[in-house]
Amino acid sequence: MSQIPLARRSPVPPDTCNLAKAIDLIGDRWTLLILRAALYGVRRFDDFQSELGCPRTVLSGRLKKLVDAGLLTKKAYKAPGKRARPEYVLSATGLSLRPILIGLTQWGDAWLGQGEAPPISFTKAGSKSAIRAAFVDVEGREVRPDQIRPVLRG
Amino acid sequence: MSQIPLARRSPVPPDTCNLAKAIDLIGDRWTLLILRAALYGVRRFDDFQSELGCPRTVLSGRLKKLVDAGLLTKKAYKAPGKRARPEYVLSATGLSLRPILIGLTQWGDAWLGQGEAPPISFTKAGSKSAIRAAFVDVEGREVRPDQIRPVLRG
DNA sequence: TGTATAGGTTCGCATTCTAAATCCAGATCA
DNA sequence: TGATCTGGATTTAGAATGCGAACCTATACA
Repeated sequence: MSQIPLARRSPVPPDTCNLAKAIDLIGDRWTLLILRAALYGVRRFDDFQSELGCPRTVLSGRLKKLVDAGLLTKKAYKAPGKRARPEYVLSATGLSLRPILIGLTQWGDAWLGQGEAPPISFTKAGSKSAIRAAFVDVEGREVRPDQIRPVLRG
Repeated sequence: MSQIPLARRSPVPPDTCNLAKAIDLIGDRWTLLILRAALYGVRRFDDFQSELGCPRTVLSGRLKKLVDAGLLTKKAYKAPGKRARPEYVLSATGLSLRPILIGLTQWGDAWLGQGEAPPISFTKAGSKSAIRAAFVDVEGREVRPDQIRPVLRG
């Protein structure tokens, strides 16, 4: 069990760390649940609302924040015979959160699932065996967690 | 750009999904910042407090929650000439969040960093080239994002 | 003309967060 | 023996954010 050595401070203070910025942006319950739904293809206000069960005011505010931050793109769609409505689609920025949310799903399956089989898992197209979130080097080969070393800039 | 098809609902409702459980547990600003600090080796109440600048009441509550959930282990330490104090050390459960937080750090570097070089990066021990969060198959080979397929149980 | 529908906003109340002061137990020191 | 210090945590009161329900708006259709 690779014990992390005692430190009085993080090597990078929270206010210059991009992790802290990311946490400020998406580190709350409703925002994360919105992104989860978006990654499964939910795009419309009322669909988000009925899936999450969150107050419409909160949903409206969070969607606006995500659009402003560039994670979601607001575009109009028009069902025939209906008026045009906005639709919230993940941008490249938002899509690239997928490994993180899948990783967190699998972490939840492993540690919070109470021994139940996970309700959803992920495979490589055309294969039946599961995939998992991990670290890879430039050549795409896995790097084990105990092989990871932080490097400070400068 | 692999556009995700429209869905009215997620395939797994949030209340049976372990991602939602994970979000309930660690999906808030202070908890995530605590875990970040813990992964860098911070262990003591006042060290967390001075690093995060969060209200002591919040810190106290969050630490308790994380201990109850088994992400942190509370053990005593004793500096010579001082009385014994509790220390909050990551358990295996907590440690296994590392790939997720590093992944989120790199996501922030890529999309929120405003063109600056990231203040911290990660390499494989004994190597100089950077590693990144990704998906791998059972043999540890990278699976590209567009090759990922969700599979429902049952 | 009226009604239905999707996407919001407005409103009043409840919960949670925040900051500062306080408490507490045990070493150390006079 | 008592006074003091110190790290860990609780109390309290005000601010921010959350919540749910009702309401508003623009188009399509009957």
